[in-house]
Amino acid sequence: MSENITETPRRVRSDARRNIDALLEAARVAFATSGVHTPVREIAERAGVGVGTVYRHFPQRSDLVAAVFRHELDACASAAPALAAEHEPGEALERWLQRYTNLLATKRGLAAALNSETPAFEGLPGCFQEPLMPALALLLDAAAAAGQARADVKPGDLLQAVASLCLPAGDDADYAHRMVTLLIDGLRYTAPTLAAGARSA
Amino acid sequence: MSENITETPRRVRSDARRNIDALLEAARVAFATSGVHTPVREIAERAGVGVGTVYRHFPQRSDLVAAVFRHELDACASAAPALAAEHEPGEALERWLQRYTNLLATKRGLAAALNSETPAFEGLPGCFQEPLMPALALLLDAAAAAGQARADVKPGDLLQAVASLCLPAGDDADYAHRMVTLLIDGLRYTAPTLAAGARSA
DNA sequence: CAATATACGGAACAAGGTTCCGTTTACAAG
DNA sequence: CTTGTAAACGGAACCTTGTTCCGTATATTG
Repeated sequence: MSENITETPRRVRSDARRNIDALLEAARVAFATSGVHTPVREIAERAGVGVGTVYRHFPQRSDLVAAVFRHELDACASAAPALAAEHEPGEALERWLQRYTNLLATKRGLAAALNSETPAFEGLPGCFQEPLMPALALLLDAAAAAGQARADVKPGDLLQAVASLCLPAGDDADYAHRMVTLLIDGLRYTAPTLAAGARSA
Repeated sequence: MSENITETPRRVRSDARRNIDALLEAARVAFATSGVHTPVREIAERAGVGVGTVYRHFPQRSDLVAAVFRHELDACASAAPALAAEHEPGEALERWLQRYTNLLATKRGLAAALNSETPAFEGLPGCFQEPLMPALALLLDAAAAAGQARADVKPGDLLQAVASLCLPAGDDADYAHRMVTLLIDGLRYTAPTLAAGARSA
């Protein structure tokens, strides 16, 4: 009666475990240096395995990308509550968005993966935004309730917008931060509409 | 004395002219319905020519894309002076940016072409921004001089940012306008916010 | 040690961009 | 109209990259 059917129906073979780790590491390095479009063959070679092994563990290219970045995304998401506790709602929101921006601008390829139209990356945006959505919603609602941010912006839209803005950042993380700062200012300070006329800042 | 050496060193052969026009039209339709990633073979077939002919007139895929959209971009650029004459600087800037947004969100594939990393689209961003840069610089400088916009934002950065924001718009032009509106608000009203120290990894 | 499920490697296939080159054609000079 | 020729044509062929398939190798378990 040593059968444990609850979880892990079958152990992972040791060589498989080793190869998965080698692949993740090789992919991480490759994405960081050559971008997410690094050919699968090349990643496989760097990891010392055949392409068949890659597809055994990561049925689609996007699964490999997702696996490489998942850890960092989770860390980013879990940082939200602390920020909310330590700062004013508006400032917490801004700090978190800048942190997210930094993640996108720093980890080369993350933004590209989130915006690529390649069918191989199908579903990645949703997969990546899922863990972040609750975090941002928390901050956004708090800021809106405190009158420190618009209430008419959806978390998903905002995540997508930041990801898009970070796309051209390439090696210039500063560009991303400047543009996201503009967006945040627009988020915090609703301008009078065109009809209301323009006043100087 | 019929020699006219001023321009057109050599006339274009009639069949070439016809094929170029057919290609541009086929590409326009294909981009609008299937996106900029429509295979070259398919565009060639729709135009009734061979792929060799496509590459004869448009050495790179991006040249075809550029040719298809150039006309609309020029029209957008040339609309700036009129807007500057008819409206307050800040409003003229906003109206022009929204028009640019509409162009990007409406012509399917334009935003994608401007943000794609495919080597085939190499240089397209620069090629497309070149005619728009002077137009936006005009509006931006005027608005900044009138105190109706920040003075620390570069025209090129802004063009790029708007193009990026329009990327996920897909069929939903409204998303693009909402996000660009946020950006514009941030452009017009500098927030007295925290220093740029909020970027933890 | 043997049996077997699991995993491995890489050849093979599909798709799309680009090149090459033998053939066809517009057009201008005679 | 004929004809010479530069220009253009078409599409087979090539290359790169994602993905699948399957015969072979091996970790694990009793």
